[in-house]
Amino acid sequence: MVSERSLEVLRVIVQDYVASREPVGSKAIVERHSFGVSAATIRNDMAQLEEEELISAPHTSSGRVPTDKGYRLFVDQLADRKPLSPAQREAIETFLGQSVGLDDVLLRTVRLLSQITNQVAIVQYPSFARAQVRHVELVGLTEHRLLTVLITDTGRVEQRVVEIEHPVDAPRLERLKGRLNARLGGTNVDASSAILDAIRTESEQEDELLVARVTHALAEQFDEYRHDKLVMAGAANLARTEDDFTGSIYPVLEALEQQVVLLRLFGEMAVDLNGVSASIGRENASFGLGETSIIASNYRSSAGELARLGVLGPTRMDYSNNLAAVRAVARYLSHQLGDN
Amino acid sequence: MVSERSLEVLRVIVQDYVASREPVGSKAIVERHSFGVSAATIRNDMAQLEEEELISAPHTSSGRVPTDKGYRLFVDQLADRKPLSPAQREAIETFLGQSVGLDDVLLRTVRLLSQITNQVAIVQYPSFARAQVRHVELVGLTEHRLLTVLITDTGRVEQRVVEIEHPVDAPRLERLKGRLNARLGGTNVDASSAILDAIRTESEQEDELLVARVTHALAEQFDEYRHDKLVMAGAANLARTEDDFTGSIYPVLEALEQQVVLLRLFGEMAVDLNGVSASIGRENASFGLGETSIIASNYRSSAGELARLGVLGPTRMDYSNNLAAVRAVARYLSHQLGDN
DNA sequence: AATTGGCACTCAGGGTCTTGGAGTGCCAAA
DNA sequence: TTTGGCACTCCAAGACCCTGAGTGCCAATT
Repeated sequence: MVSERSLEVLRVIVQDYVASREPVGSKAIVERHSFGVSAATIRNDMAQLEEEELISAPHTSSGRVPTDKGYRLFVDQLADRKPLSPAQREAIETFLGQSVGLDDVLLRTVRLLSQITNQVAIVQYPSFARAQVRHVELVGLTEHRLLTVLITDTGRVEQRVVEIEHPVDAPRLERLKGRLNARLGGTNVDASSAILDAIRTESEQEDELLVARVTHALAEQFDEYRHDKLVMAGAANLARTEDDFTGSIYPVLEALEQQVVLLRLFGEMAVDLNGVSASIGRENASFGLGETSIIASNYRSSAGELARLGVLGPTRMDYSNNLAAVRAVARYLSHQLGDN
Repeated sequence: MVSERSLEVLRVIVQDYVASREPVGSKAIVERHSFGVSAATIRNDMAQLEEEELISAPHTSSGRVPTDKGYRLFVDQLADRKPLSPAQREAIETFLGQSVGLDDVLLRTVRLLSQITNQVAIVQYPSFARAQVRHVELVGLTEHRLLTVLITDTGRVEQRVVEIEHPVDAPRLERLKGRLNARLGGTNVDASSAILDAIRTESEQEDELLVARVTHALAEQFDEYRHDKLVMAGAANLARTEDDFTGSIYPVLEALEQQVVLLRLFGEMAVDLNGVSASIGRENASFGLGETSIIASNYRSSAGELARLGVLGPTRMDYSNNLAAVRAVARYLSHQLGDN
């Protein structure tokens, strides 16, 4: 239905509009790009594109602007797979190279990603469905408080304070810890709840209360592990691109604070393995993010668990660059985590 | 120099301007407040206030707007110490009531504070200058990696991954852990560096490399403890009050991401013990926050260490409410942390 | 000495009008 | 299928005016 050249026209419209933030007209196209045809011909092509609702005119007789559908087609078929610049590659290396610990890696990653895309970057912590318990630690803080620390093979550490009625001496704590580790160590986080119940029922009389408290705390911690967690950076970039939003960026910033929204969004985006995918404009309307686009990819944590990372910005964004950046960072991160 | 009534006029100018975001004129004042004098009289008072640079006119012949100096005087002398609304009090109770662990308490606190002030809220983690080491834990992850976990009496837990050359068996790890805890347990975080050095030098031949790696990691962790840490919430509120900023909120959002700036700012604000203080408008210019005000207060962590929390927003903010909210939340938080 | 009504003056903001120019759609010719 | 030509549309920017809110000042009053 749309000719080959028309698609080429769509491509330059997207590119120029993203670059200049101004509707692009037929004359500007023939001037800036060598199509070898006249402006009138381009106009015919544009009429086709408009027919297909790939572009639209903000008002009668002004240049054209890509529609969400236009961006979608651009992303799916036209975006040239341009490699990252050497400077960007190097930034990834040096930035992520010397990180220590999971928190640190993810923090560096999200900052890096926001820097090379000039968008809001989001990195999801590895979900712990498949994570295995590495170690449980109990630490007495005061007579009536102790700390439970849970460590998984993904390198994540979670702690929680437990109030206890009666002081517990060190050997007893040590014994309990031994039991917990013997039963939980190496097991899947998913299966933990049943095991905790078993431990609770088989505890001796005198320990009963203590064990109940501790297992309760641990159960909550396991629950929390299932709750996904995010890190984010570059929210300031939204203010830079304020003009791309009708009204205010307030709802967007709010959605960002409600991490739940982002997690749902990440969850619902179809991402093929190792691929990068985009969710564009109105496709996100149900999340209150109808004027934004999200580029996301999977990465693989050390435990082999998949998690996601990506960038979010106004629909008018540099898809080529952002797709490349997200892909590269996701790969590098998987690599990095796999290595360790 | 300025009469009693003039100060009263300043007060209503601040109040009305904060409420309406419109320059307030002499006529509006006599209409909305019962001064019992004519508009002309108010004008005379306003001339006094302008003379003292407490208010200014955006342009010749329009209402007046408080200057930074005017806000300062308002905060220091005029802000009525209105108590929080019962709803707000209750929100504090129910919101902070059932928190578990330090991270959780601070997260809840910062969200609460941003909610009842409609500003950006910031809570500083207790600084660890005076924190004491409660426990050091070593956990083998793989043959070549182990995890060091550092726990202080403030309830904070930090972990780090250490790469090691040679596998270490459990008993050896246990012995090292024992030594570390014996020497470090109960000592001040400040003094840790020297102790770590001592441990390193007195280690046996075969342990040397391992000890070096572990103590190095711990030393870095102690260092990090000295780095202060923040949690933040309510950045979206800045977008709501966008109009109060000339140009964009971009620089403000950026400063917020550079937590260093906020820590310096917190550090330099003079806060009297248990008091609340404000830093207004241009007073923050050197931090790139010349159009914002910060209300801050100290709170006391469980270890007795002081840390800060506060809110940040446009210079045109509801100081009365925000001062009260920050004070109340700081008190409640100290109480809560002290109790546990 | 403080307060007040009166009055001339200023200026931002909103409305209307005009104009220029960029861009389109369509058509007939190549 | 492409192209030049042409009439048409409509936004954006400028010029202009006008209104109204608000001021500063002064002379009269308390």
